[in-house]
Amino acid sequence: MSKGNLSPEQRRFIDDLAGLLSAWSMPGNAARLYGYLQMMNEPVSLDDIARDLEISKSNACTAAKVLEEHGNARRLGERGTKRVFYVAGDDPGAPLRKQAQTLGRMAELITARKASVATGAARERMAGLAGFHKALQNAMEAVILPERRQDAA
Amino acid sequence: MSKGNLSPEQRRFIDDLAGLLSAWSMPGNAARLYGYLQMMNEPVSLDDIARDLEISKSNACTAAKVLEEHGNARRLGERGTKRVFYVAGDDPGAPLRKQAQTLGRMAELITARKASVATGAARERMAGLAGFHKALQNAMEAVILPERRQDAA
DNA sequence: TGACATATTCTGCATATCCAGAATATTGAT
DNA sequence: ATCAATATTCTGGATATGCAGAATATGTCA
Repeated sequence: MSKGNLSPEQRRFIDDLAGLLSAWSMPGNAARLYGYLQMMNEPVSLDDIARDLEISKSNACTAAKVLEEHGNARRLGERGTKRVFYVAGDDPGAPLRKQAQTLGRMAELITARKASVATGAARERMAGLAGFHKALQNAMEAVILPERRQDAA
Repeated sequence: MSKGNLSPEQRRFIDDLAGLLSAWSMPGNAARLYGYLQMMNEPVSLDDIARDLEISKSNACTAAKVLEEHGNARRLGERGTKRVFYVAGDDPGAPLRKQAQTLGRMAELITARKASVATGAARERMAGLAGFHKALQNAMEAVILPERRQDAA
């Protein structure tokens, strides 16, 4: 049953997880593929994806590329065959690195220019805002960067 | 110059910050209003916004509502006048509460159902994933919830 | 080289989003 | 009650996104 059609529970799980992932505005097909990969024990081909998720193969390809791009999935190049396989990414923090980096850039931007665009209380508010962004970046990176799995609290 | 037209530096800052905010897929007008509010020392009216940001008043209204909805801006109701004023929100973490909450829900969803949708290594990967989400939620909330400004690191 | 399997790109379409300006509603003053 | 000022909602259009299926490209084996 690892590769055949999915069970109702599996389908429900995939859809529910995709619903939550939409909060990150991840496309529907990519979100469902994300949940699918998480529950698979072996690498899956585009045909597996298309069949189990009931989407066209071209969209399976596109969704897989999206996840690969974001670091949510890894592609296994094959020798001796053209078939590509995908597995869940081993570093769940990878997709968030860019966001953390953006936080840092916002902090820098605000810090660097606050004196030339604001005065008085606004300038102080902006200093606080930059500090907040920096603190959030640091907090996220403490969880994201290590690359080792974390234990739940 | 607190209310008149903006200086070139201010315009540039607003646009640069809005560019970064697009990473959170915030609409352009709302993102620019966000930067505008941060640099203002006094509450601004919709007319101020429309004039300084060079957008229609209806969109100024919409953008303000978006920010208010997300907790990025606060509206000041007036007595004796119909005019509404907006100021930058005093809690920069407010917009991220929902995301942190979603992280928690993902952790719960995965924990609750992993046993019914996956076996073996996949089940363990999902346990690790849930732990990661929970850890990230905790890290974010440590910065977000306190409501006091943070100092930069 | 030829035939086949597979991945990828292309095209069209349906949908959602965002914006501007017009139209409408709501509030305060006279 | 009426008017003036303001906020809000309503239309339309332009743009972007995501999807399916067809068409194309690429690699593998005989």
